[in-house]
Amino acid sequence: MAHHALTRIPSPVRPRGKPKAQDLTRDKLIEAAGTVFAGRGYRAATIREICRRAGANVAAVNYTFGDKMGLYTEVLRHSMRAAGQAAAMSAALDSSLSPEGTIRGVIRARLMSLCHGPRPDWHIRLVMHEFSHPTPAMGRVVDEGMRPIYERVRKAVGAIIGLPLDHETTRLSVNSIVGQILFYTFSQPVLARLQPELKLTPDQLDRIADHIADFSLAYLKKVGHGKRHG
Amino acid sequence: MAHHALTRIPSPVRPRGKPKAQDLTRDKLIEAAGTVFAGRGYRAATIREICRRAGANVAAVNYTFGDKMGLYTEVLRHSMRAAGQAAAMSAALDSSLSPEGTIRGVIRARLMSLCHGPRPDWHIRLVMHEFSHPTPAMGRVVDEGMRPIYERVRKAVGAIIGLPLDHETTRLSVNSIVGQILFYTFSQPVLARLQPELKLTPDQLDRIADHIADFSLAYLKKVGHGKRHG
DNA sequence: GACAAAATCAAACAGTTGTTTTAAACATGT
DNA sequence: ACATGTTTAAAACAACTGTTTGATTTTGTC
Repeated sequence: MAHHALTRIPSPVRPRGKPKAQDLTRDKLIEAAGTVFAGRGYRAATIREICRRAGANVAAVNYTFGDKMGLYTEVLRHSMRAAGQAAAMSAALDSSLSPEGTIRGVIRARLMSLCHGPRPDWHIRLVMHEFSHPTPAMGRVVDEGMRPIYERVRKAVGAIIGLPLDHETTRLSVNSIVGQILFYTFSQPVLARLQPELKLTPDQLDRIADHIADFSLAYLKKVGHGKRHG
Repeated sequence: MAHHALTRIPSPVRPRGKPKAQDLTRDKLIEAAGTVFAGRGYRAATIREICRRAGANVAAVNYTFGDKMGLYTEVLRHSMRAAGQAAAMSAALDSSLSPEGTIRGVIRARLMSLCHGPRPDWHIRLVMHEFSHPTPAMGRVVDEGMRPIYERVRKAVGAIIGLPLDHETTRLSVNSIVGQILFYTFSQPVLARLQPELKLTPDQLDRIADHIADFSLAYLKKVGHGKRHG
């Protein structure tokens, strides 16, 4: 079956050290594979199309990554790393901002990645594919891509409504906020048909971010004031 | 290519009249195909597995539905009809309820279908697959499955906040509500990992529905009162 | 029961898939 | 230059795909 992996593949992980010639086709393969996997899904994506786009031979994938799943795993790792960097960027804002500012910042950063990010819809489509047909890589998607944002929002929400972090109202409120964001990232096919006039341009996304923040803060502040006065 | 469709397929749609012998295998095929399509996605699902589960011959699909996409379309239509009945049920409440009651009713009905519906996760998984890898059947999914709910919520929201139905705030508010609902239907893989303690039992869903309604109405009422007083 | 239409079946077809092989081109250190 | 290990290239492989065929059984009607 995969015995050739022991004899041919140089290493399952990218070898440290000076970039060799292979790294070029390796990166080209990951780049092309990202496009194809995101566009067609894991199963429907063909090694031949990936290699054609990468300008490589059909055998390149199996030589470099062992098999198709090895390539997919590597693509997902790359995508996660890019998303993690975006999250880290917005994390810099975290400590110095008020809870409300944190919430507004997270919402904005998350929505803006829809048009400003590198390879705008790669990550989203890959994750969507993981949602509908989870692979063993699902755990990493959640832990690296979603949990940091989730926890940061949870702290801010708890601070505003004045309830413990593990209170049910706190958790459900975070879900409400995240759900609103995810709607615009995951439901674009629906949105495009339900509201054809809604274009996700940068300044439109800006208004959407403001709306989500206003929409959410109306409840959070109301509950917070209720706690304070009662 | 598909010339056989003119010579062999009795009819592209189910023939009216007394149920013939074929209808039995036809229903068995749809039932089995629903499971397989939902579990593996359109592309990865194989006709052979569907027919094996249905206890039918490999040629049965092409004979009855023309081709694989014909079967998929029919499965989606069935799934949509079931969802449409649930929507129709809640539509009975529509005319007699206040806008707030309508919103609460839609949210509750939608969430409750997560545990009460027949074949609970078929429809969801099929639609999720359509989201990540749209097929030509996507249009129907939106038009029959989502637009009715969307429009009903839009009318109710417009009534509460006192803005035209096509005002941007109205549309974005509907998106916020729908997004919260969809979060619980589409993000279960994430939820199961982010909040393992959150079980979607009927009474838990009941509280979630109340929360989403409270969360949303806080903003809607605030805007509505603002309009009224200013 | 006879007979035509409809439905089912096993077998095969043509095409595509991931993967492997074999050999040639390339780099690299001596 | 040679030898050595690494990277690419073209072709082939075996398995699987949706689909079709033609024979065979079942069904409905006289």
